[in-house]
Amino acid sequence: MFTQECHSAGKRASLFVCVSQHAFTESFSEHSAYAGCMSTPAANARKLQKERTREALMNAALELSLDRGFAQVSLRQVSQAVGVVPSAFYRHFESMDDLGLALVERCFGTLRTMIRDAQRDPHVFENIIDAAATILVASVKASRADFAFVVRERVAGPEPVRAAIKHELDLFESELAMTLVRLPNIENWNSDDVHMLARLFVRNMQANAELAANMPEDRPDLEAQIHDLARREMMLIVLGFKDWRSN
Amino acid sequence: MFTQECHSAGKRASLFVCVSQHAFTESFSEHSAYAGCMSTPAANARKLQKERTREALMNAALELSLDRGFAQVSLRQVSQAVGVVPSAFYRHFESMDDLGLALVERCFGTLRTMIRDAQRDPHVFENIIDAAATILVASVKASRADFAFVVRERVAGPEPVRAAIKHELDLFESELAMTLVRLPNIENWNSDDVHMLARLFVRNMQANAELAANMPEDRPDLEAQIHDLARREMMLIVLGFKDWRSN
DNA sequence: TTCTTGAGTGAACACGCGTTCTCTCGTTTA
DNA sequence: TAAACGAGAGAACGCGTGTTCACTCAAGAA
Repeated sequence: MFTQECHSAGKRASLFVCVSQHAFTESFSEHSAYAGCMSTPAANARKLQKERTREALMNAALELSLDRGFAQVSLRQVSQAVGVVPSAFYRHFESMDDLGLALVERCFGTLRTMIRDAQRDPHVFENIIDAAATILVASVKASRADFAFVVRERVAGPEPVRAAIKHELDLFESELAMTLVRLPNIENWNSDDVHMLARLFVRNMQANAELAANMPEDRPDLEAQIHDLARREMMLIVLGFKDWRSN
Repeated sequence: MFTQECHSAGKRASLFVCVSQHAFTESFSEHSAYAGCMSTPAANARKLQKERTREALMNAALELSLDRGFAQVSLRQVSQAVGVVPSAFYRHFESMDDLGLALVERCFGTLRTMIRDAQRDPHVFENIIDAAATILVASVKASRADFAFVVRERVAGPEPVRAAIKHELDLFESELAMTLVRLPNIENWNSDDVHMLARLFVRNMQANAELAANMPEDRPDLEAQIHDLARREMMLIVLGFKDWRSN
């Protein structure tokens, strides 16, 4: 009994070193953006390591839900993918729902950053529709797992996750409405119509993001096709602006 | 051992009568449309009863997936809801995926029937947009579980189910394109543009169907709101037709 | 240097799952 | 009337699940 305990302890330790390295690599290679710029400086190595494992769990869950959908992914699968024992999961999240909510927050964080960066670029406003289509395709390409997660779990996720995504999308829609209301032909539409318009745009961006996120990788032709499709859709909708009479 | 066998056999028989009645009721009360008009007359009582149980299994799966999503519903849950033992499930479907495919087929069957009925009504063409919005809301109200199933499992379902729904929606889109191309301002658009337009419409119908299907029941105000929203969206898109120049 | 902390371990648990098998017994057929 | 059929019963199986618990053993604090 005693020898067995010694043996298992030794095995445990060496295994831990192994899985820690695994966690590192995964975290940095796949989502270096997050790992590098956390809000806390995380002075001591202990907290830093914990943060890394947490990120690794989130990345593993994101990747696993790509083919199965988040609700199909189990706590044990996520833990195993990271190289950690199931009970260790609870050091980071209360439940899988909790992890899901963290993922929603992170995804919309990157989304918002992208949009803010785009708005800062003055070049964008020269041809707003073309720019929007370009940004859409490029953004999805850069974080396809995030976009795929949002469009999928918006309808398929556990109820708390669905609610969180709905809330974020509503916010996004309201922000867009505030931008739209300053466009030439729209400035004196009533607020109901502006919201309807914002909805129309958000909805079609969602649909095109879904298309782009589920597109096979490294297919510049399909990419261009989706870009063009999105552009033409927005053009058609915009054409109706000047003749719009609320009723 | 012998007595136990006798006892359990007796219990079994009485239980079976009970669950059969349960299956009947559920089948007829919730989906009388299907139970009443099957293609086969099913002359003998044996086949009729089998068909009833099959319908009951499908209805139970449809209802259970309303709050959890189809992929979360287990073979045992469906069987229990119908009042049948899990192994009996296999008399009707090879697997849950198989049942899912049957559901897709049934849902699009009713959908197509509705559309065909609508096209037969000459009154519809007087104001096509208003009619479309009305039909959309009414159809969803009449078969909300079916519509909810389609919009949810299109992205959340098992891969075979997703593929089947995608195929049906593509068919629907092509059919709509053939109708659209005969509209006044569109007749000389190129086919790429017409398909783009059909996509835009299908997509927004999906989104509005999703809205209507997830709406709380017996809320005529919300119903009217969705109707109005769908109408205005289509109006706006239609407004752009006459100015459209492909590029 | 010694004490405390806490991320991760590993065993155990109760449970629900899909699948299989043999059996029952009313219905259909010959 | 007797034999065949087949929908459903019920028990058993091996497996993956979430959750709990006492534990180890480096890192950080005193």
